[in-house]
Amino acid sequence: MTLPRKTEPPAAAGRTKMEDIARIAGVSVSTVSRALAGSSKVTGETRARIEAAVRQTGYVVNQVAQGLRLQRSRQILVLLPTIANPFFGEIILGVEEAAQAAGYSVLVGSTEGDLEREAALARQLHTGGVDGLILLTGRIPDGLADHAARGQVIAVSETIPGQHLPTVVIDNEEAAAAATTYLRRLGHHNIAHIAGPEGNVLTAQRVRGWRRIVGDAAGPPVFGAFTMDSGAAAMTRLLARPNRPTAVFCANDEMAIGALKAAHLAGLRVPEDLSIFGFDDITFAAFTDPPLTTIRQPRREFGHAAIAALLAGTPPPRLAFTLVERASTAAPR
Amino acid sequence: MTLPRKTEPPAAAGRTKMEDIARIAGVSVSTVSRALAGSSKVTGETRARIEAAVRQTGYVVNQVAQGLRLQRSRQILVLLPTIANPFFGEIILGVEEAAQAAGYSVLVGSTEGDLEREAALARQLHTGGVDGLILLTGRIPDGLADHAARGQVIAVSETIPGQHLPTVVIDNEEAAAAATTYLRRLGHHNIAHIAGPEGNVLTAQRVRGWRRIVGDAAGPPVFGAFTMDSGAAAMTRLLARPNRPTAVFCANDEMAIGALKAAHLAGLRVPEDLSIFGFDDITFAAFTDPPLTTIRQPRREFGHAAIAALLAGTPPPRLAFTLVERASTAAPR
DNA sequence: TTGTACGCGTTATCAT
DNA sequence: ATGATAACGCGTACAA
Repeated sequence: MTLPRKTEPPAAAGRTKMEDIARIAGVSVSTVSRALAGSSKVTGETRARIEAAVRQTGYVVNQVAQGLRLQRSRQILVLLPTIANPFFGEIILGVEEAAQAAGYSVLVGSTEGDLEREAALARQLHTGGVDGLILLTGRIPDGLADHAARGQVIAVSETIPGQHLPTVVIDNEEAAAAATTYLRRLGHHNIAHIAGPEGNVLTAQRVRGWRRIVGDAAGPPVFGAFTMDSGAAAMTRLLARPNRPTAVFCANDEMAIGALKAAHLAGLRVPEDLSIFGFDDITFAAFTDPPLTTIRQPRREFGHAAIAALLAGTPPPRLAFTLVERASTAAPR
Repeated sequence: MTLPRKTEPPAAAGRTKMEDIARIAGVSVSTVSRALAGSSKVTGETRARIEAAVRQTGYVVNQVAQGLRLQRSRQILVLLPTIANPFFGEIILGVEEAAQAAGYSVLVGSTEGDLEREAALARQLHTGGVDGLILLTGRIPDGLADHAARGQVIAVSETIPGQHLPTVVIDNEEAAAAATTYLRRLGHHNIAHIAGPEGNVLTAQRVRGWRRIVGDAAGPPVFGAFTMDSGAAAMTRLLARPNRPTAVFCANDEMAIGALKAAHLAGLRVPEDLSIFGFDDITFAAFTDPPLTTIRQPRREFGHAAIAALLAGTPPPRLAFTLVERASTAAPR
């Protein structure tokens, strides 16, 4: 027979709690808590009884209650624009490696460009759900300025304009300049650029690097959306230009893959008739036909650096990119 | 001057809580709670004062405390083997669409084959961190049998052997048989199969479907690891066989892409000299050269069905696949 | 319609 | 070395 309860005890009855362990082991909850926390002031014999009870019941501490009491969750949330883009995958791998080593676990939230959803996920930081936020979105959700200051937020791969946010990036302008220079040295004089979406920070940086090498005589970049379809469409537009380019520098690999397809459909051979240069070095870049020459961003290291900076509160270093030579580029004929 | 406190108030002081709203609005916390919950028994005028205070302070309810009190978090956790594989991305998109519509948010955990990590994430279910679990891993973490029974766990894309778990899948054996039949009708008589890893459930199902059509006379399948590299290696081994196949059915698109590359390197033309058939229809499948003929799994619908079944507690329907004809297959010459 | 009191499961302080 | 107790922030039965 149970006593009447004032407050409704919501659903999920029966889950074994610390109190149960205490009863079984014949000690108080405080002792159980201490034993589980590894306090040295718990007798070996008492500890043994507690551990036996834990094993017997399969007890695990309630992270929600613990989080409420401790005001921290040991969880990091990674916010990304779309999980469908494989570029982010390897960054997250790096994040997870470093986080796990530091005793944190990682959750991923995909926002799909939905500001509402982005804000909702970011709110987890306010409400104690997560201890830190890693932004791969290139945008800072509403009402996070104060947390950013407290070092609970860090941006990766893309700088966020107008914010003083610690950021893990390569020098995108230099990387774009290096790519364009590579094509120039191959002997190309008409090097076009398929850029990201207009207004995007990365787009601007890569356009700047390209423009620095090709000069003002070159035509304007063609803007895309970082997708394969948009790359193909952009390539088609370039091929219709009066003075067709002999080389194209693309702002990411997916657009380069789209460009490759459009070039093939137009009957051009790559690299004989047209050189194509990518950016990122996603896994698929090595498997296109021909394999893609591209700029590699050290994505795993992005993840490591992000966690290191987040947990230590130190500003992250700027990381180095690599030019990966494959077969989609050659001297013009 | 603050009163002395018995218990250490851990870190994060200052975050505005419901009590603050109550003070500003001149009401009690219970009224605030009711107002925020949309209870009809709160006067319009009182509600207005509360809402003003909320806007003024930017208050949001503490989800951790709320979760502890309510014993639910309105969060779903998706467990996947590796986030680097784009196949899972679109499933998650579907999960997110359906979950958001139902007022749930979605978190993703990538296990990277680490059983430890898998169990740690799954524990969130025990400890109230999440209300439901979606398994894309083809494996059930330890100590979840009871929850599975309570309908808090569902498997997607891959059945989990030995468990009575609601599962969202296509009929993989039928799909493999359909693919092989398609090649057979094209006129191929020597159809090889590049399979997934040995011991995998999906592998077995797809091998069975293929075998049913080719009969016992065909050689054994070549096993791979669902990666592009392993697909290339498998193709190389097939090309070394005395009676070289004229068509290859691959257990996923990534291995097909690897096979395509190996075929090209060997100087074969696809589809003239060799037909290649994929599985999944990932985004890249339409952008290979030639574009890949493949089986499409309705991944977005996988996500929708998973959430529907999870929240309603009803068994999910088996979903339909589609054969997508592209240019990597043709009649043998 | 609003306020009071209690409990969700845990940890830290204090006393023994 | 161990136990009693308060508090983390919130929701609800009950009293007013």
